Amino acid sequence: MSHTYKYPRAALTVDCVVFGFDESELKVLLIQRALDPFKGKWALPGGFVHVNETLDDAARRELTEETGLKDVFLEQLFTFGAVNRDPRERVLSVAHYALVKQKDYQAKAATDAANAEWFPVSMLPKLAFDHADIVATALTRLQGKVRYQPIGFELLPPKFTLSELQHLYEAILETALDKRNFRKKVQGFGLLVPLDETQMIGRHRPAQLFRFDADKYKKLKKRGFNFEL
Amino acid sequence: MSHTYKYPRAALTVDCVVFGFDESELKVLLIQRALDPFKGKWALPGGFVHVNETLDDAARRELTEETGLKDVFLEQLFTFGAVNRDPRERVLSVAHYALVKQKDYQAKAATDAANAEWFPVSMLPKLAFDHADIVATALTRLQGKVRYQPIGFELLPPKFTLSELQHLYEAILETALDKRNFRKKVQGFGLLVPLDETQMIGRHRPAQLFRFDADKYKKLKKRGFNFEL
DNA sequence: TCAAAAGTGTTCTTGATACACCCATGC
DNA sequence: GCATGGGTGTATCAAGAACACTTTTGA
Repeated sequence: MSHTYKYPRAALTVDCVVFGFDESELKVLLIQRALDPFKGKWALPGGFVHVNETLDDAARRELTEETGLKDVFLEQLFTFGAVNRDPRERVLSVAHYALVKQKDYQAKAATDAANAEWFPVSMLPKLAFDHADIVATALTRLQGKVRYQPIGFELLPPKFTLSELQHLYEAILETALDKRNFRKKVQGFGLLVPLDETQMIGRHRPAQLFRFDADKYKKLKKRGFNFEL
Repeated sequence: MSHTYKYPRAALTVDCVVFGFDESELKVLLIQRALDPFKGKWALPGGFVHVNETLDDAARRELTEETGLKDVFLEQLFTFGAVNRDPRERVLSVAHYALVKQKDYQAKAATDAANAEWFPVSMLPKLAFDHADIVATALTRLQGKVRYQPIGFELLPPKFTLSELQHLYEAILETALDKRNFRKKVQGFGLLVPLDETQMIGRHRPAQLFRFDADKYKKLKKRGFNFEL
């Protein structure tokens, strides 16, 4: 079965910049293309949008198919529409970015995503299409958004230490932060709940674990509260 | 001539939320639809993207065709892809927003845009499709962006008074601002150049005219300067 | 002389920055 | 006992908020 239109139409894809954080490095999940064009090259997970699914649905479906990821934080980023961005024909890409907890991902990785791999943002390989532009745009967006929205927690496990949180912000913003000032500020929001557990790794004092109180944040946000790092 | 594809394809449009400012009110430019669906209803200027033009080009072309506007500040906003947003078939809209100096527009309005009209953002008529959502998204973006980028000047004539600038910010942000603090702050950036002219309207003291020094801003921005209101 | 908007400084409060030492643990 | 990261408080400085009166013009 085929489909005929009066005027030529662009093809429509979604692509996802998946960010992860591990051991004080911000990473991006890439897949190795199995088909031409750019066969063998690294690229963002993504693919064609079905005519009866939303952009968000398409992005999530492609993520699951290509990387095994489900139920992640996902947001639309920008639509890339340069005329020759795909050598075959006119193809638009509605780019998204996702934030995932790397540990959640480990389990799925083994089964679903044989050819997916994490790369540090500072050491990306050459990417297919205009995907390098897309990653750059996503990084800029992440750097901007992490300062006034508590989305960083999407990159951390549910229980985390203040040092982990600080290292995350330092990795994203590419700056060093003062330990005491950082702790004062993030604890000042009253959104970090200390748990009855500590994390004991390495031969030094164990660290207090916290969780982010998402419910409390939602309530505060409704009353005009502004998270600002 | 017709075009055939293996899988069905969504149609692709651009729509523009054109903001203007006049007499202390923020306005949006709407056109009255000449054709079904939603014939006679007010809607955003916009239309189908040609297969060989960029999204930006398409948005500018449609703006010129439907409203006579040219050379305006224009930025991509968000891509709206709900499956049933157009009753005819699947149609995506890559929404943009534009900022125009209303006086620039007056001249063209007479000739080109018989059925275009400005509406205060607070008193919009019912809009076609999901255009009300698009306007709401654009307004939120404008409110966010105006605080850390000097885009407000795009809505003012080249020569303006500090009161006009303040009223603009008050209209966009929907808050009252303190006159002395506002002046102190905007003049503190050193980006407003006082002119040898004053504006004399009404029976009261004439106001100093300023222009925005865009060149200086560009240079400062490169050195990491941050405009922040 | 009155109405109407333009213009102008200081005080107070708040948040940002800078900075150094003791603590708990494993080896 | 020593190396390692965890944890804590204060003093200074800069920016934001609050606030009222004089000036210039046209009618």
